[in-house]
Amino acid sequence: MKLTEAKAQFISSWGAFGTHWGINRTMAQIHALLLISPDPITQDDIMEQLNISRGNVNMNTRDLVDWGLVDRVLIPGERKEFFTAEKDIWKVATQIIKERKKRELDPMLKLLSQLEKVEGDKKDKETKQFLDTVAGIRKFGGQADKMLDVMIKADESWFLGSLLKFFK
Amino acid sequence: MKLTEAKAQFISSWGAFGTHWGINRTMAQIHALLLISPDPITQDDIMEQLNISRGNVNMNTRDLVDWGLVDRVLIPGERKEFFTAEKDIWKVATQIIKERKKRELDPMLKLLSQLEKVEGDKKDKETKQFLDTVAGIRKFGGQADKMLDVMIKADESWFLGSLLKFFK
DNA sequence: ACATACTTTCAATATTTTCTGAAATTATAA
DNA sequence: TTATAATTTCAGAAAATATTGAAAGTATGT
Repeated sequence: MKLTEAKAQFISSWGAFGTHWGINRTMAQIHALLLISPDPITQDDIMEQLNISRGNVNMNTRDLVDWGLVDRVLIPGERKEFFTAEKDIWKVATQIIKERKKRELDPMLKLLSQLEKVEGDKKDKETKQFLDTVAGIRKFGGQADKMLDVMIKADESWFLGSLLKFFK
Repeated sequence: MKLTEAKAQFISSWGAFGTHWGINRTMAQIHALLLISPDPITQDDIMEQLNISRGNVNMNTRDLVDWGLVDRVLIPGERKEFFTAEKDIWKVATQIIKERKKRELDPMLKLLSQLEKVEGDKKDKETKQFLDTVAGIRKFGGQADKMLDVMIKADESWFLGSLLKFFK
């Protein structure tokens, strides 16, 4: 397989992959392109490589920057702004975990706590099942939350090393 | 908060939550409804509670069954078929992990292995970055894969207990 | 200040995804 | 077998999402 073909394949698959994770196709493709670009590239480069409009590139790069996955870089002597992605996959993963935790898990746990305050007789079958379900999810979510916090703070080698030993 | 209101809130939030995970809103809502229903319910019950069409219920319950999250139940003396969801959240989580691993992670790892075979000079900057990125993701994915396998096989109490001790 | 290069915004449009509902199919009972 | 009940399918409609492109906004150099 030629490099050009392999690149196209990687970008396309990474894009499809992203859609399963609530990330839009284009944003994932831009991320993929940046992951395999050794040097920072411009809006125009991205437009050209992925055949998408300027507006689209602009919006999605902004989102990637918001997610902390991509940085704007200023190159001395250049007017245009350049983009580059964090290449260390462990850092990419912890960054994504951190953001999703903040955006999704934390609010969900907060809501569940609210729902546990529902008024009603615990002898009633409907009420009981509701409370049991909510409590179960909250407990599980709470554990996941703690575990992810440790992961985020951990260092890759420590984490993988210890975890592998632990799981042997 | 009244039970009716709390239920509606839970179903609606679970639905929104699902969309961030590549699951469609209705499928997640049906799942939520089943999670808080103490007894099995029918297509018609779901149609009525969520205000959606028969076809929609049919398609999404089928998917939930395919995902192994919902079971069809036959109740003696009843013509209609009933649905019920696994209530143990640990089991729900492992089932989801199992399916997503099969549907997404495994194929991705397979593709990455292919891409590592790309022909080209490793001295070339473009080629090198491509190979490094692909190898990095593959390595990380491989570790995640192993870890998830252990989780899937593990028993909840063992898992949470040990993990908590480990992470203390 | 002016001209030029570059970036951002957003209304209109296109695409993708989801949902409906009625027809076709299958199952059950008499 | 026939009537009735229940389920499934799927083409078309509706809704949700993503994309374009041109105009407005900013920054930079002279």
